[in-house]
Amino acid sequence: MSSFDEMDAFEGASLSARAMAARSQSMGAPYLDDLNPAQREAVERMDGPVLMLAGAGTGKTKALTARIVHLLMTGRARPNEILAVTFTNKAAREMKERVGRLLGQSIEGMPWLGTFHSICVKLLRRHAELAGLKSNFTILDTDDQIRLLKQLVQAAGIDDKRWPARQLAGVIDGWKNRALTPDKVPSADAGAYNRRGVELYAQYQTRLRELNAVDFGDLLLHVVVIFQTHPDVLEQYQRWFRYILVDEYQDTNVAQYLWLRLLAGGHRNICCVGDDDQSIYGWRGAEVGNILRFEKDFPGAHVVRLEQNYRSTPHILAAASNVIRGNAGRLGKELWTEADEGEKVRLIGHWDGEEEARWIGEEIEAMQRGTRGTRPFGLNEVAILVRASHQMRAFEDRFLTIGLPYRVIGGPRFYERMEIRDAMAYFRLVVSPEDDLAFERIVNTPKRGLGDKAQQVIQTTARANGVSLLEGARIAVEDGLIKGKGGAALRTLVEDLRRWGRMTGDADLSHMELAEIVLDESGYTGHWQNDKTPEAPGRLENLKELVKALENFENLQGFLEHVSLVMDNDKQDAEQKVSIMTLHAAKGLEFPAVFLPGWEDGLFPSQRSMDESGLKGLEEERRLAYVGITRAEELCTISFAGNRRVFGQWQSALPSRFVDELPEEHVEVLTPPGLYGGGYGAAAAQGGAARGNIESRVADVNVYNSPGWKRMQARAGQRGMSQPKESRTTVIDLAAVSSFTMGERVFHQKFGYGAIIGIEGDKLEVDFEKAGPKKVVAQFVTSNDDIPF
DNA sequence: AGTTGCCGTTTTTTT
DNA sequence: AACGGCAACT
Repeated sequence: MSSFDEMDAFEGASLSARAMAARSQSMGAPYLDDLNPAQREAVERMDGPVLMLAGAGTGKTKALTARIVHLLMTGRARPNEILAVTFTNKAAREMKERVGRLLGQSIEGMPWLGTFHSICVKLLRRHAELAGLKSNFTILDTDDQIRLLKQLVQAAGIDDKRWPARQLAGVIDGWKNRALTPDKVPSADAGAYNRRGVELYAQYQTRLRELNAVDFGDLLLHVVVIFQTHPDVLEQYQRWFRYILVDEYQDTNVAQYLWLRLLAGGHRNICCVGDDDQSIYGWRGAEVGNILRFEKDFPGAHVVRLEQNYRSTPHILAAASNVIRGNAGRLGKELWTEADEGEKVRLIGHWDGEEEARWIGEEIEAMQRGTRGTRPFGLNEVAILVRASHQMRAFEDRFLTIGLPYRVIGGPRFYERMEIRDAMAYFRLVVSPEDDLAFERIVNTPKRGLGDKAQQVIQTTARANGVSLLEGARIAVEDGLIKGKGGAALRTLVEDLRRWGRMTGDADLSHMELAEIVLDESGYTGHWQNDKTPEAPGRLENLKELVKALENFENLQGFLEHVSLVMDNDKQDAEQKVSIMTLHAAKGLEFPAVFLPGWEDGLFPSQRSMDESGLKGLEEERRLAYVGITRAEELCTISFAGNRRVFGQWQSALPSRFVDELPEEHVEVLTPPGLYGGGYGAAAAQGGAARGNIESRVADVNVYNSPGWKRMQARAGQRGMSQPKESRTTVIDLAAVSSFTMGERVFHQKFGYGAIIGIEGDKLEVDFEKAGPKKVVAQFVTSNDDIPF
């Protein structure tokens, strides 16, 4: 069967090119009318290479979607002849929606609008045999990947403490990102230390083929290799994809770059959209060089700059561009706006991370009421963007205490939860009995009395017969190799799996019902029902949600495919909440009011980034600062803390060097709320301002010049670390003063209500009504009748 | 075979 | 501080 039969099938489903062209002429082109000249140029310059340099908030998605519509309307391409690639599913979804909206009808046939990975899955399923795979290959997640590598490391007799599988996975991913197969890894990389790594990489690839599986990196790597080694296949696609569009081009890695260059090699109708100033994924293989080099790669490329910003106020833009100015080798853009001046960027220093969280919490409450000299803000309009996810905790703790609703974006994803992966392993095994990794995961979950020894017997039997683990288990059971309770349980499991497998063909049974049967009869649901830990109910809830999610799919296979590629977790909820997320997660988003806490050297810019990548690392951190500031539409508040707990240890830090790069005339330095001696700040601020250095101004109005601070620094120097808590507590931290009494009824966010049955320093023993007796830190507990602050 | 407790690591993250 | 992994114990 020709690979194109299926593609051609899309034609019928979509609007014909001629019909569209006719429509375009008869109706004019409203989608062009509200574009600015630069956007319009990016849309109308359809042939040949185009680089759209789109600064933050300049309407890049608008231009991109208009371009797709324009290609369709002018009859240049049919919907299935446009290849449009994004990095995230969210971006792909948004683009589909917007194209549909512009066309005034939903487009069924844009099969090639998607993420790099989802498009590569489609391509690879068609040409799997060229990569030594069957087209029903499974896609391993990181967890499977690491378990597999661990087995290989152990089999090679290497101490897996010196060569952690996680680290090896990182190295291999790095190679895959650079499109390097094991034989292509340069000897410089494969030096003394990594020689073993390359061998393991080769073994890993072999093992994946045996398992008929790929990891994420392989999706691209295999397709690139197929294109490189099968010119005929490449040519088909070069001809088929008449126009190529790429979003977030600055984030492409070498493999993606090669993939694009190969596909665009014929007609060169490629339009890449990106912003070199927003390249923040270098640490995972993205090459800013790709965008910097575009004009060399595609001679005659047309470069369009989108510089009019529709998002932020002039103060915010000025602050952002002054910061990013510190980077060398930029393509150069200057954002401008017609918006009114608005508020200056606000800057404030705090004693420690908890105080920072407390202040921001109060600030948000005030902003909600509109008592900050600004309009009232809804909680949905406010975001807190942090450098590293551990910073989120201080905010969560504080917001729980004061009852400020928040949502954490990113974080542990639904499909990464243990119970979900276990359930999915069952489904995988039902659908494909040869899935050894899935088998390993669930043989003894729930406990079936199958320990190391029994599992080893299964392994050996399977290997001896050259069959899958499940089949090996069947043979081992038949031959009576596994005795006792375990043997009986294994027999049941093997038979059940086979039975469920047959049920997939049952027309009277929906796949949702089947899923429920599998989870119930395998004993997995019961396993959590019997579990007394406080998380168990949540896990059962998640399992229910998982089954519900099946609703949207035809069958289990379709669902599994979806899950392996779409790990999204942004459930919509209607309630007004403050968003908390990392700067990385914030890319592409915007909020009227943004808080940027934790601007301390070492945290932001991150020490690790600077140690590992030097100046390059620092510049990426600076771009992160740029991304952060440009998320704000109206109000941007930057803050830093003098002390912070890191890995349970107090550490003091200096304000970030990026604070120095903020332009003074666009920044308002806030006086902290009268904690360190009232009028002191205001008077000192003037002295500091004369020195013209933001940091010293902050230092003056702040704790940094206070006698208390200096004492603390001296003491910190003596002891090697500071102990801010003890000296601070009496001044402000009323919440931390333990005032609990035995028998008192208290509330804990996670465990609910309970009575105090023991007090030891700042730890309480509480007999919770639902969760039973637990030891908890006093700070996490609120007295029933006393609302702090 | 399963449980407990100690030790070491962790904190850019998306597909 | 908190979690996961591993070893020693029951």
